[in-house]
Parts: sequence; C-alpha cells; structure tokens
Amino acid sequence: MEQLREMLKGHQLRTTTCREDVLSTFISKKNALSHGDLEGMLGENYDRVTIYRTLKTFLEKGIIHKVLDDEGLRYALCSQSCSEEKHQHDHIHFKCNECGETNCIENLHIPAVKLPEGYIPENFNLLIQGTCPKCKS
Amino acid sequence: MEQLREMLKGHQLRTTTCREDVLSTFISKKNALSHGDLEGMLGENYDRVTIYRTLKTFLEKGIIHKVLDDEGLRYALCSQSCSEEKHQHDHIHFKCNECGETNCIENLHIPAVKLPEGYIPENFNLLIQGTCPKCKS
DNA sequence: TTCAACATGCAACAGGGTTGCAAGATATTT
DNA sequence: AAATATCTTGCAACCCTGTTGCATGTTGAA
Ligand SMILES: [Mn+2]
Ligand SMILES: [Mn+2]
Ligand SMILES: [Zn+2]
Ligand SMILES: [Zn+2]
Repeated sequence: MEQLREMLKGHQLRTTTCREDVLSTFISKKNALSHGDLEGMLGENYDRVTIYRTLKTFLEKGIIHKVLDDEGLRYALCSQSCSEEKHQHDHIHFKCNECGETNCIENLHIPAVKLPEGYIPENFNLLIQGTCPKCKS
Repeated sequence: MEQLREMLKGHQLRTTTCREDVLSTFISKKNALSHGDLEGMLGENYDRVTIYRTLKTFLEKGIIHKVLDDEGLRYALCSQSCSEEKHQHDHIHFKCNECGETNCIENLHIPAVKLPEGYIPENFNLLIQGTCPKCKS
C-alpha cells in the first residue's frame, strides 16, 4: 500500500484512493484491462468518469499503455522503462480466444519488417490471437 | 458497374444499390474505411443501419476484412483468395499519422514469431504507424 | 406475374467515451 | 494547525458507435 503511494509520487501524481485502487488492480491482475473491467470491479466506489480520467492520467504519465484488440481498447502496466517522455512498446500482445484474456509478452520483441520504399515506421503493434497456456487442453 | 453485380453474385448476394455503392467505394478508394467514412460519403442515400448491415454481410462473405487501429475499427477489401470459409490475412497494415490513412500492405507478410512454450497462435495482426510515402516531405 | 426470401428504413436502445462545472480532497505554505 | 492554491471527483448532459425489432419495400426465381 505504501508502494502504491511511492509509485504515484514518482510520477508526480497526488495520492487518491481511486488511483491506488486502479493501480493495485493492474498490479494484481496481470492481464490487460478495459475500462469496463475496472468499472465492474471498482464501479461501486468510483464514478465511471473518474475511472476514465484515472486511465487517461496513467496513460499520460507512462504508467500504463494501450493494448488494441478486436474487442476494443484495453490497458496494461508499462514496464519500468516507460516514462512520460519515452515509451518502450515494441513487445507482443497475445489474446486468448478461450478465456478472453489479453497479455503482454514482455520478453518477446516484434521482429523487424522491411517496409516498401518511402514508408517511415514509428510504432509497432502486434496482436497474436490463439490459445494461451492456461487454456490449452 | 456490371463487374459489381458479378462480384456480389459470386458471393451469393443479391444486388442492391447500397451494396453496389459500398463495394465500389472500397474499390475506388484504396485505403481502409470506417463505417463513419462510408456514412459520410453515402449517408444521404442510405440509412446508417443499412451501411452497418452491408459491412457485416461483406465481412461474413469474405469480401472485406477488419483492420484494427488506435482510432477504432476499419475495413478493407480482401484479396482474391478470401472466401466465406477461409481467410488469408497475414499481411501488414500501415497507418500514416500525417494523413490518417490506413492501408493494407498486401505483399508483405508478418514475420514468424517464436512464442513461449504453450501458446498456440492462430491469427496475427500487425499495425505499423508512421509516415506514408505520400506524406514524406 | 406471382411469391417467398431477403434487404431496407425507422425508432429505440445499450455501451463507450467526453466535457463543464460545482463541490470535495490534497499537498504546501504560513 | 489553519489557510490556501491546486488538483481531483461526481454528476449531469452529451455525442458517437453499434445493435435489435418490426413493418414495409425489393429482389430474383418459378
Ligand atoms: Mn503491453
Ligand atoms: Mn488488410
Ligand atoms: Zn486463455
Ligand atoms: Zn500519409
């Protein structure tokens, strides 16, 4: 609990119970979470708008990053190396079609791609869908 | 115009002006289109719901495929090889941050990735964002 | 031309996401 | 410890995307 305060402070954020709860939810669940997921878990304590704004703030501060999948937008904790200025997000995301969970695969980088002449790449986003180890029968 | 009828017929679809217009829009614009784009272009002639249903039908028949990007969902024409039963979509999508267009890069396949033990991959979706040849100063 | 099957428009709805504003909480200074 | 400036929250209202039910209009084949 004290860790959460430190973590928020480290990003120049005031400590509020909503921010602590959202952050600790991201830390305990390891998978990517949508706003709806968080609202389901914390919605009795906080207004949905507050949860939206908390996500937006965490995004801006480099605490979480966006995860795209076919169902919409989710968010996951950034690795240590992310800050407000610089994000490091060339890792792969895996969505399991059985359990529906989407996870960051931190250790696996997106392989280089040789684009046609004239394309200047900046960001990469690779989503792989399939079956995760937990759901593999 | 006759080509459109043939194309629809080939997918067991009745010819309607909405389907012809949506299909010909996909063919003339080469980039991925959102429902909103189509509504902007055709919305005076057709109800938005009809456009939604046209997109859904085209998806099911393998005429178009989904394209994910950070702003939401778009659609693009499938290559010849796609049908209702089998889709072939291991190509890369490129979104230009200048002009906002998203395009299929048909000739470029997504490179193989060695996932950790236990993951069974089925679909791949790689979005690269950056600057496209047209917008490169 | 007739008719069943299919497609459309309209209305209504659910969900995701944003904004303005007044009231409440936080960190800092005195 | 109290006062204050600054930031955060809740609420209401709103827009956008996408879906569904149903009555009416069209299509293509007999
Ligand atoms: Mn990630
Ligand atoms: Mn494509
Ligand atoms: Zn799973
Ligand atoms: Zn461009």
